[in-house]
Amino acid sequence: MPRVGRKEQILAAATALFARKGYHATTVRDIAEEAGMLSGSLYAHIDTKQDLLVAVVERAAEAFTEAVVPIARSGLPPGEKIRAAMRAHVRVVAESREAATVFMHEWRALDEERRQAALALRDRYEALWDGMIREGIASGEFRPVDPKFARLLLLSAANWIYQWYNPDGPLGPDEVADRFTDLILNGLRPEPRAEGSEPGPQAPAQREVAHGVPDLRGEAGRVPRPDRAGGEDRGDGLDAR
Amino acid sequence: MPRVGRKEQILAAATALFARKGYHATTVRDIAEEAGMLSGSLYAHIDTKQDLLVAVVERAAEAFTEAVVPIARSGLPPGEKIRAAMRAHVRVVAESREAATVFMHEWRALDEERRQAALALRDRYEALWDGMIREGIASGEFRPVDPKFARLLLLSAANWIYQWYNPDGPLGPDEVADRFTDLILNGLRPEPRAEGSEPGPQAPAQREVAHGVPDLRGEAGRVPRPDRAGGEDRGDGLDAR
DNA sequence: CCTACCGATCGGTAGG
DNA sequence: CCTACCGATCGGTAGG
Repeated sequence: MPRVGRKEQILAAATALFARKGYHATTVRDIAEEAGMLSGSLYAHIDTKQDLLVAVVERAAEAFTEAVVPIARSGLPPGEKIRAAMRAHVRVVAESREAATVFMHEWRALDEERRQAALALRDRYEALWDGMIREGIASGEFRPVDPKFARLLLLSAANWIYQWYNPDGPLGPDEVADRFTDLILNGLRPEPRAEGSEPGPQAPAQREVAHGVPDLRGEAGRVPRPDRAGGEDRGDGLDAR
Repeated sequence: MPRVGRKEQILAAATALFARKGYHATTVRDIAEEAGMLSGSLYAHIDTKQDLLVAVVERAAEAFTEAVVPIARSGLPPGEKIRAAMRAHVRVVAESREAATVFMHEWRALDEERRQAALALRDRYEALWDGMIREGIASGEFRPVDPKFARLLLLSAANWIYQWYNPDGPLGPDEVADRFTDLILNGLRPEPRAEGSEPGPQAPAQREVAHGVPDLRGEAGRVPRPDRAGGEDRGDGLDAR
């Protein structure tokens, strides 16, 4: 009888490998080895390689929704909802970087039916954000912008984090989220503001972070790390957190 | 003697296939077929499959830099530089969706040496953006924000476009770029602005666009399209452009 | 969970 | 650019 947790272990191995090499470049032999068995033995626990991908993608999609639903339903004012939701989303990405990477990258490898299911989860999640933005417009706290574009800006920034975030850098997930939130709420242009526009945690201008384009080093970076993404950027230790 | 353009044709086939299925899921037989030959014949024109990926990634990286360099060097005021650079970047993504997709997704499949070369191109590109943002801060047109975060916000939005942009939607690349630029320059919060803060092309609140999370339909969408990405979203024709 | 193995397919080559 | 083919490796299975 398989130990309890064995399947979790296999899923963790698959998540790490799919994130590092991609679904198609990962072999069932890779996964089995990472989980400490031979490829034939893997099939005592799973039916197909595809099932592992499905599990990773579904969990990630649910993690985002579960983190943001209570915020969207809360009685917070819209600006604070956005800030809290941004923190929640960034936390999910930062704390499950591998799963987030698979979720963002490897849904192409899902078969048609599974892709549709993942799509439904995504739509539901986006509707949460649209709702929060519309609330802010309705209350006058936000300008009457196109809610879909505001949501795209927020989620583009929040999603792209998986490309550059370094858990060993100086900034934690909440600090990263707050900087983005401040920039999006208040804009790049200077204040002449009416109401209490908290200056936010922005500003300290020598604080450094990484790129806005893929980190082209990946797991082949100087110090090999089993959990991908290299740990260092230009060697100047300037990455977030 | 091979016809002129034959190699371009092969590269175009590879770009489309890498974007649609990913590098590892694309076989040399796929590429050969798309280019109208057999897999053995492909090797009269290329040395390895990897070379094709290298070519796609290098070209994409150069396209971004070549589009933005003249803007960064121009005498435009910082806000206008950002707007112009945003347009330029979004245009590259929108007009070379397949290459942009490969650039964003498949650099993981590059071997170590090639990844380092692509990295150097990326660093150079990001430095252009940092410079424009620093100029704006120095001139007082922008708040003293962290330039790396402002750049990350701008480029996250600009890069993520490859995930949702629909060339058949109601919005062209420049309109998409302008909406993001307006949001980032002026923020979500309402005006009480001092100087001439153009209201921008934002606002028409029922204009619709897609998601901030991967389009989980991809090429397996209802209407099969050889150039990936589905052409339609929820069937409501609400995608950009 | 292992041994032993399958049919299929992979990237690439030889020789024309 | 084709024919014919290679060694390696793929996802998965049978039988214990």
